[in-house]
Amino acid sequence: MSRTIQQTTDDPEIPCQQDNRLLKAISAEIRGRIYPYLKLTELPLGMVLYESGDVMENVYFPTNSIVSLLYVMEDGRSAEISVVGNEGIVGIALFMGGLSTPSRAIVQSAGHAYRLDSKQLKAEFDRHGEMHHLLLRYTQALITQMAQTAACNRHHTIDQQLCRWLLLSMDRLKGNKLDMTQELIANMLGVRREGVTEAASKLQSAGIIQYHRGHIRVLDRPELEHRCCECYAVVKKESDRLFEEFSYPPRQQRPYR
Amino acid sequence: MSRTIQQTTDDPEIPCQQDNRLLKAISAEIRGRIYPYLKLTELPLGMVLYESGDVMENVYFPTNSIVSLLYVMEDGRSAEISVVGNEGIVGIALFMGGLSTPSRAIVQSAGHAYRLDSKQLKAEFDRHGEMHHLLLRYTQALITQMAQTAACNRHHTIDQQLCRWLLLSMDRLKGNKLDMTQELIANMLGVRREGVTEAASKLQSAGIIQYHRGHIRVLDRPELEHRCCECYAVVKKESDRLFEEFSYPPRQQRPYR
DNA sequence: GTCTGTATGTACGAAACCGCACACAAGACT
DNA sequence: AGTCTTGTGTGCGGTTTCGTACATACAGAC
Repeated sequence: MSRTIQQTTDDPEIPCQQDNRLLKAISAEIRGRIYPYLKLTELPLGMVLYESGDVMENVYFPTNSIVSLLYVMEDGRSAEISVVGNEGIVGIALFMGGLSTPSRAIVQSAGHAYRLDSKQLKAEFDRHGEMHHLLLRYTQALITQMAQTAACNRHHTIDQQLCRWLLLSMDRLKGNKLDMTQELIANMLGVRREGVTEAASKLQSAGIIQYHRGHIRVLDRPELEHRCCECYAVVKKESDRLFEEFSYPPRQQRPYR
Repeated sequence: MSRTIQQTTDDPEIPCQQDNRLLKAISAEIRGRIYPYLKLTELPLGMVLYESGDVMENVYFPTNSIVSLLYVMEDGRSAEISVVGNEGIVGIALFMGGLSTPSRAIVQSAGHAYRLDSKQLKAEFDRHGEMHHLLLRYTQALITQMAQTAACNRHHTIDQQLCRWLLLSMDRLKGNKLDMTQELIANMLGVRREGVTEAASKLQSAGIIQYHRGHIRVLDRPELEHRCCECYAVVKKESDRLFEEFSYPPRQQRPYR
């Protein structure tokens, strides 16, 4: 489950810390303090990192995995609040002071993440330095994603939401493949499995995606973006804005406005 | 619009700082620093405190007013992300580091709020003392509300959501009256006005509420809670948990678990 | 090859909600 | 008093999604 950490690795399948964009963004000084405590951890599909109400003992920096923050209602129906991949951290409630969240964190796409003891993260956060700023800034981006999800749930069709969901997932993985059944996607979107089947069929027959028993491949990403609602672009822009600010070394000129 | 501030007031219509629960929760030391900069401000119905993307020059601590954080989509359709009343602050993006949010803050129920210059709040936040902790903790509660709203949008009927919305609003006002047209409620919930008319008619004919051209009165609150989905209770519990922690003087025993 | 569980496809009536159109009534304005 | 604006009530056809039931097809186990 855990291995000794490595700054870099020759095996492209084994991620290094810098594959997480938050870990990559911090300065050398903080890296020196944090990196020794990072434990590379395998996250199998469906693994629950936190259950609703759990006290968090670790936080996770995904590298090539994706974690969904899922809200589960009393009657068992669920809705995805946000997605966390290599651009983020799972466990923000830790430093926000609540200790626990009323949502479940579940591995949506298997891979690896760097695990960090809550105390270590809290200690670094409480130094009120760069990490503090970075984490708050990330939380802000996460809030944007949640707000957009709420609005998207209200106003957009399953077809559009599936496109959004696929794009958000693809952004967090390398390559154009994703292992995910329609049943699980339906849980994330909070809709029936049949609804996803229908939406995915349309995309497949239009040649935009290709799927087969839990394996999805995106063939025509531009068209996927075209069929998507605005929600994807807003979330992505906010996420990019975060890392623009934290790029090292600081750029003199920003390539995009 | 602004008046000289008063620690207390004899006129029950003019709120004092302590009518905002965040301002009430902070210690005497911080009060000394903050209170002189607070400006009592009138918030008329429909006033926009921030437009999407605005840089925030002030933050607001509502007393007897309610502010909605509303997400407005490209096509003009909208959805309420969260509500802020005397339990909170409008403008969290300021200290979260994003400077702006992609949502609109609009006065949903007219009243007063204490306005504070962004620089002053940021300065106090950056002392990393009690205010810092309190604001982050509040943000966590707000995140919970947003997550719950997202899930509620997905799974619950207009009838249930109207109950939730009424309860959340009533909690933030004294009395059992609310001035609000069905049209505006529809904007908040992101549904048609007719849908609200129908849901409100049911409540009225059941004797739970009484309304008349923009004036709503809650007659049977227990029944309102009974018809509501779980979402209200979750949000309220999280909000209460925040102030339990910050009650002064600290209690030896907590009356509720 | 057969079996079995899992993933996906299809169908159909019901419910919720939408968009629209219009009626009506209470205040506000002149 | 008459007119206009605003807030609410109602009806109807259309769309989306739901709930449910069942069929099909693939993959791995034996």
